[in-house]
Amino acid sequence: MTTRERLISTAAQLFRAQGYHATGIAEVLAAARVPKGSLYHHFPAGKADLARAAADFIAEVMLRIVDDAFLPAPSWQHGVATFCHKLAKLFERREKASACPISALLFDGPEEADFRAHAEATFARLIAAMAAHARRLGVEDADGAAELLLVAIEGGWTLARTRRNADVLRRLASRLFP
Amino acid sequence: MTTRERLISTAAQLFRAQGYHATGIAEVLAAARVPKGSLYHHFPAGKADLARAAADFIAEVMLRIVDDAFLPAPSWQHGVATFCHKLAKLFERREKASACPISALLFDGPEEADFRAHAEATFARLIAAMAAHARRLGVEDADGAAELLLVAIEGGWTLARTRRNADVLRRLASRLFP
DNA sequence: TCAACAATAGACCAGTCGGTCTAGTCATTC
DNA sequence: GAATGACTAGACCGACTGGTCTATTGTTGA
Repeated sequence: MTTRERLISTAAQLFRAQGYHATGIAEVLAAARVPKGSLYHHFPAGKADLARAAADFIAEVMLRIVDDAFLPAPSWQHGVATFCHKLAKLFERREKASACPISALLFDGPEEADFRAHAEATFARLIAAMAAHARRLGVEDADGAAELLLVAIEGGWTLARTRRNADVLRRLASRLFP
Repeated sequence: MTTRERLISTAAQLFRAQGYHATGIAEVLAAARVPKGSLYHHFPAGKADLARAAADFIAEVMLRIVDDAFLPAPSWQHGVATFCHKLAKLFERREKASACPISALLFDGPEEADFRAHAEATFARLIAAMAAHARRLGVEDADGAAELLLVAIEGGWTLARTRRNADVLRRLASRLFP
């Protein structure tokens, strides 16, 4: 793993667990065991630059989980169930204390201006990916279903986090699209 | 409005808009036009103390919105629709840039320990209030319905915030309990 | 009128923040 | 084997953080 990759994944982890502003650069550098000079070599704009890279990194992970869940699914309902269970497992593996992978980094970022737009685009990509699967699987209102699913897992993750318990994510599937 | 009240509502507003760590005490004091001494008189434990008070303040507001929406409702569906529209209006009034009233303050709070438990209790109170209305209105799985509603508005608010548009909140009602 | 206490007021402090800067290391060139 | 440039390394800096402290003002009851 290169220095750059180590920086990104460490930052993603810490930003999600503690928030952007609550995480100091020194903390990231210590956890990744990278000196300050290297950070500003790879990310000249500093912390904000690093956060953007971390956000993109996480977005890619999420998109892959969506595809992994829906590609082999025989129906939208099956896909949703698989997706929710995958998220619950991810949550339990090592994310209990972390914010939703999608929004965490993108929110209390530096002076929203740029970051909010980035978050909006990332959400749109995720919804589009889900909607494509929904359409392929014969769902009537594919866009509506995708948006509802995103909203639910977003809120579900938040509730799971406060409870330190992923059960609510598992219950979502059968309740959303019975 | 007393100094104490002005501190709480100003803090609630700023913490929600920017996050706990991104908001400095000096900023709160300037916005509320309160000198530092007064803050530490009313909240001896400082920023964390103030955040707790602000969180409770917001929780009360949310509970009242729930009751206002469901008490006069002839059915669960009607109540949910009213509730979602009330939230959308609240969002549009002056909250476009703020995080979900419920979770915002409670999350990136100081060293989770105490704050996470507080958030969990607040969510539980809200779900309990919704579930009571659901039961009264003859919903079969009242607890499940309440939890689903909370999850949805939580995620819906987040998505609305990134889009700066409350439409997704309005669409929730008809999609959740058709 | 005067204690007594609540509340206001802001100067001040140590610690930490993100960021800059210079020096040094290493692999890859010719 | 010297030169080059990507990268590592960390000392250092001004700005700002949350919090403390002392002084002052306002209000109340005797």
